[in-house]
Amino acid sequence: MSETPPSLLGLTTYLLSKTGKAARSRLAARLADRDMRLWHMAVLSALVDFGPHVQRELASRLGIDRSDIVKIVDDLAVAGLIDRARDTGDRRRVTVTPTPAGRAALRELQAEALTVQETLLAPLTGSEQAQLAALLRRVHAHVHEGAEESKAGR
Amino acid sequence: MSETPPSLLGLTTYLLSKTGKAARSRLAARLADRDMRLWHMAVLSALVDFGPHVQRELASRLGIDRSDIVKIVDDLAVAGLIDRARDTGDRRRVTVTPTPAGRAALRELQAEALTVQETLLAPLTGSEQAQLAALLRRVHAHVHEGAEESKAGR
DNA sequence: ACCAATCATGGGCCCTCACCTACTATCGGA
DNA sequence: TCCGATAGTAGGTGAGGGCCCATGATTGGT
Repeated sequence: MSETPPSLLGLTTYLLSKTGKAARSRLAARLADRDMRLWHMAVLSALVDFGPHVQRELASRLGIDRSDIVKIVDDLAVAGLIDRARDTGDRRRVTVTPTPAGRAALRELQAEALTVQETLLAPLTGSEQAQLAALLRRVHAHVHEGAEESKAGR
Repeated sequence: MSETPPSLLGLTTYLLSKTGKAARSRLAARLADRDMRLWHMAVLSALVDFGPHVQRELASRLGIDRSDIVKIVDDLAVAGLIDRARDTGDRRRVTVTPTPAGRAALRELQAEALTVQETLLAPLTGSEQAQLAALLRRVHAHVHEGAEESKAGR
């Protein structure tokens, strides 16, 4: 009944934007059930993947402002998912470490994300999903690299 | 230096969200140079692809609220890209028609979009870009279909 | 001992977007 | 003729996100 204009469907830019938005909102809705947002998951992921971070490192790694990370870290701390500790060497810094509860929570969040992924990519076969993921990874690496350069330019 | 957590890169949901956002913002930046937004382009596309619409039809086709389409159509009208005319049969309705200038403008916008697309998908070969587009089209059709159903449920 | 730089933190601002409501004009049927 | 439904229009609201600045504590170098 209400078909999307073919002019738009011919633009990969449009498709990326639209499907990306759908992915984002669906995942966000799932996380909201646990009183979380996408950034919370991203921070947890960074901590589990790369180990403890000083907040400044978290900010630069995730490409977020250092003033915004405070609240995110604070939320995770009150939820008991991370530990904050003043750095013994440099007492200005705060080292953030994931707790066992935090690691467990991340595993659950990842499971949620996979569920969303399955429903979202349902029309694709397994190998097609892998193909899509591989292509997107390369595109992501490219745009991420560009973001790095512009950030270094400041 | 600031690598993205592998946990996130493994989630297609995340990749879609991130690359989609990049696509969206880059295209939006281009359109902003012409004082346009994504919705303006979408409305123009619908009108050129499917011919004149009543505003209500535009809203339902594009999945946007009928109260929000007013300003978009208004902007396009003052720019001379579309014509608004009271329906002679039903004077409540307003029929929106693209002008020649509107068609020309859309062609330019599409060229802009292709430029963005090229820089965004630069790391992929031509056939890979086509592959990606095909996969995304199928995913988009799927999520769009789901949106239709939930809308019908109201 | 002093000074500039760094870090965490709190606060505020502004933009976008989606949604919701109220009002008016108009239509169609009972 | 009256009444409910529909279309366009204006306006408000609240969540979310990004960005920037001021402050206070602390550091390292001079």
